[in-house]
Amino acid sequence: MTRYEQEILSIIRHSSEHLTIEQIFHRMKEKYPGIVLATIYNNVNRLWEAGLIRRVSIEGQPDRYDRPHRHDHLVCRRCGWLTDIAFDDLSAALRERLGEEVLYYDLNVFYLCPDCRQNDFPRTPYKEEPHE
Amino acid sequence: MTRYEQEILSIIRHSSEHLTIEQIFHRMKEKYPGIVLATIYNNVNRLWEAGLIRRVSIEGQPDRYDRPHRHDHLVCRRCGWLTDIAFDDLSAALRERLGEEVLYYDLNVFYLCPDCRQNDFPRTPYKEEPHE
DNA sequence: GCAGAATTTTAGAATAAATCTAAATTATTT
DNA sequence: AAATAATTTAGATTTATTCTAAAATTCTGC
Repeated sequence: MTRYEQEILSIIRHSSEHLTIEQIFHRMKEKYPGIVLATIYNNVNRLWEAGLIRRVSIEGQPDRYDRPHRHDHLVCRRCGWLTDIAFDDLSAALRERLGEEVLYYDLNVFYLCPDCRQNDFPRTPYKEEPHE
Repeated sequence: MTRYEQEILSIIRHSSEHLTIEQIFHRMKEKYPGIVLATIYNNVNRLWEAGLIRRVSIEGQPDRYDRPHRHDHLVCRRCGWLTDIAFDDLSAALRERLGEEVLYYDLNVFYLCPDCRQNDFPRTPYKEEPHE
């Protein structure tokens, strides 16, 4: 493992958020001011290929990276607001049903967050930051 | 509902595949040769907002659109190859656990498809068509 | 420690998906 | 029919990501 890989892995592991490449980039620049965005992509992709991090792809949002420990996501269908949840672990049942080649799974539960239930459709585009 | 909306909804409903915007575009052009890509985006987004179709976001792939009936996806972690599967319906359990505001959920199960189990990493980029 | 091989980084161009803008067109309402 | 609203179009723009080729770094065997 290279130094950058270790550093990025540690950033992702110690963050409770779900970081985008941009966010990882900003954090890395604090320590390595000359670092370049493509390097973050390279490293993150290698970590992902190695199975050390999880990629979270939510509709209409840039990919986010997450620790690979078993947990699920609650996502607002309108603004994309993302929260961790812990539903039952389905791994065993899925392996039994589909075979041992199952690696892992993503369970994304969609709802309307309290804010979006009020300020009704037509929705604001995803780009506007989901309200905190 | 406009004519285009109806047409596109019907295309998505009657396709067993998971269509990308491009694929929908091609099919629409057969019937409406002058139609423009942005119109497909407009219509599909409206259908999605209305909850009539499902958007399937898989890591590293363009979004695909799917009928909203309950079913899950088996995805090759390496090449992105996508198959429908039917695992247990978790809706009731999720509503019970998280509240009635749960709308629906996505369950994506990752594995390595037979081809990718052989031709090992480093992976071909997602761009190359996942093998049929 | 050094030559050669392999990997990683960099800078910047290129690509691809999706959105936006503003004008033109079409539909709907009154 | 006039006024209002919604949709389409064309094309530019944005954003995320990948690619390319050269430079820098790291690794390996001797």
